[in-house]
Amino acid sequence: MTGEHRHILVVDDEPQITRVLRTSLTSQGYDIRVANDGETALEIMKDWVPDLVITDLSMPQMDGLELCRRLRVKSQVPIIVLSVRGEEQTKVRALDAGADDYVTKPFGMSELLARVRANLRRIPPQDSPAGGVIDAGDFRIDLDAHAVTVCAREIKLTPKEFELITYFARHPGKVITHRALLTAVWGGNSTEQTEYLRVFIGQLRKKIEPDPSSPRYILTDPWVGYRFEAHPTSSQD
Amino acid sequence: MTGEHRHILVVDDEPQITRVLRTSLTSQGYDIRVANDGETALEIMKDWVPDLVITDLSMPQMDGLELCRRLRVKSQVPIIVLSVRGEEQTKVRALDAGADDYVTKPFGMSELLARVRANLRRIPPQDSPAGGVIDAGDFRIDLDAHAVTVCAREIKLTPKEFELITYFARHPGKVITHRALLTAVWGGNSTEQTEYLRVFIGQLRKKIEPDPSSPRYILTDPWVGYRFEAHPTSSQD
DNA sequence: TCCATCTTTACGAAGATTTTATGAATTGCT
DNA sequence: AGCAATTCATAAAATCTTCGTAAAGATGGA
Repeated sequence: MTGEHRHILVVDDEPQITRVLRTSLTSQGYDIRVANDGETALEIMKDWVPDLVITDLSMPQMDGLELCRRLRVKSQVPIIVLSVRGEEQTKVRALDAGADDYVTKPFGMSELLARVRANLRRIPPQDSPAGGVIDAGDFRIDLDAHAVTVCAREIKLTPKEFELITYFARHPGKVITHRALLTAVWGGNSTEQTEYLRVFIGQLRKKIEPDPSSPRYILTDPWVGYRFEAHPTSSQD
Repeated sequence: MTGEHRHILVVDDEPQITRVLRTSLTSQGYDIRVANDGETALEIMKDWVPDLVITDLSMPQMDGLELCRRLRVKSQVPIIVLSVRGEEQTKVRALDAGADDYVTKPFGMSELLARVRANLRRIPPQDSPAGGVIDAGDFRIDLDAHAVTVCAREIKLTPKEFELITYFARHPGKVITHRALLTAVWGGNSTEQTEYLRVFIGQLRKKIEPDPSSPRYILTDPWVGYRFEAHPTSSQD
């Protein structure tokens, strides 16, 4: 069904661990890369996007905690933290730093593999093959060039505005809840910050609406969310 | 001050556990419901869609494993399994049955809370695990779009009105007690405020009834509650 | 440093919920 | 039947939320 194998980045400075992880994960059909510390991990991820990250907690250069935080700024990739440290407070800190799971060493390999499966299972519904062009009514969004045109007029958008309009354009005509938008654009920690939405929707409207005070494209569904109408000039689907 | 609180369903047959979970989770601002077995859990979820499920593994009626499988058929709601059983094979089975996390009893409460946060963080942007459309006689309720039509005429409803009509439409033809309605729409703390019902039923009738003074859809059952008749066009059940 | 962007805060208008008041209808009692 | 007590329906006032907007602070990169 998939053809492509899932990519897993293993971050650990102990060769024993990385060796056995590489073997086991590879035998399960995953594509593995190994980094010895957080710095290297981030470096690798610049041109190799993993579907899941398994990281140790204590490492030279950049530890697992810091790696989690850095990753969460930009990415929602699932993170499993591996560590010898079993104290509750350590676990809590890792989980709150952005980790999705915490496994204490020594661990059983079949449990780890099951947790890997569980975490991969809920990876976002194919939202970001990271390429191509979305055509929706008056809108054309070039995901590679980060360029948006409305009725063939080029619009200059900031990154967040771009993510917002992209999410809208992928779900035209549907009511999108505040929470869904916040989760999609700001990540799962900001699901209550509806002020962001008010501000950014306002700015977006100023840029794309002919008359921002009576919107044509981004409609408000009071108490629920927003709805994007692409207003197809001639056709409909 | 924050809008909606997250809903968590706790499924366990040991009162000690459910009691402490209810206390801790409630104090963190979550909305809690408790079921003593899998059957009851599924029953509750017909009317009350949780954002996360915490379940024991061994229970009467339906165990946690079976509950995971049943849930995964329709829903992506995050599931955390709690169990005294620490064998690796048991964990693997639970995780592969659809659980997202597995915590061994006894557990530290702050770790559990952190895992709850981590799992909630990941809820897929596409809300509405139990979304879809309810069709009942003259009524059609689109749970995703939050849209209601009566005889193909679109009706604009406020959130509370919408929840009310949704609950009605899920239980057509049945007498629904005041308490059931209040619990479903206003939550478990407002089971005495029957004034809310009078006001909101009145408003609903004004919006959906051809002649609000002699209701056709929302009927009053004096001293008991209300009954919703969808006015089946041809059949009856 | 400057600049673009993101995050916070504040406030008024529109709209929703909660509370209160009043009258009609129903029941139980004498 | 007449009368209190209770419940239901309705309207309207009081209270609270949300939305849109502007603008001030914070952040980070060239």
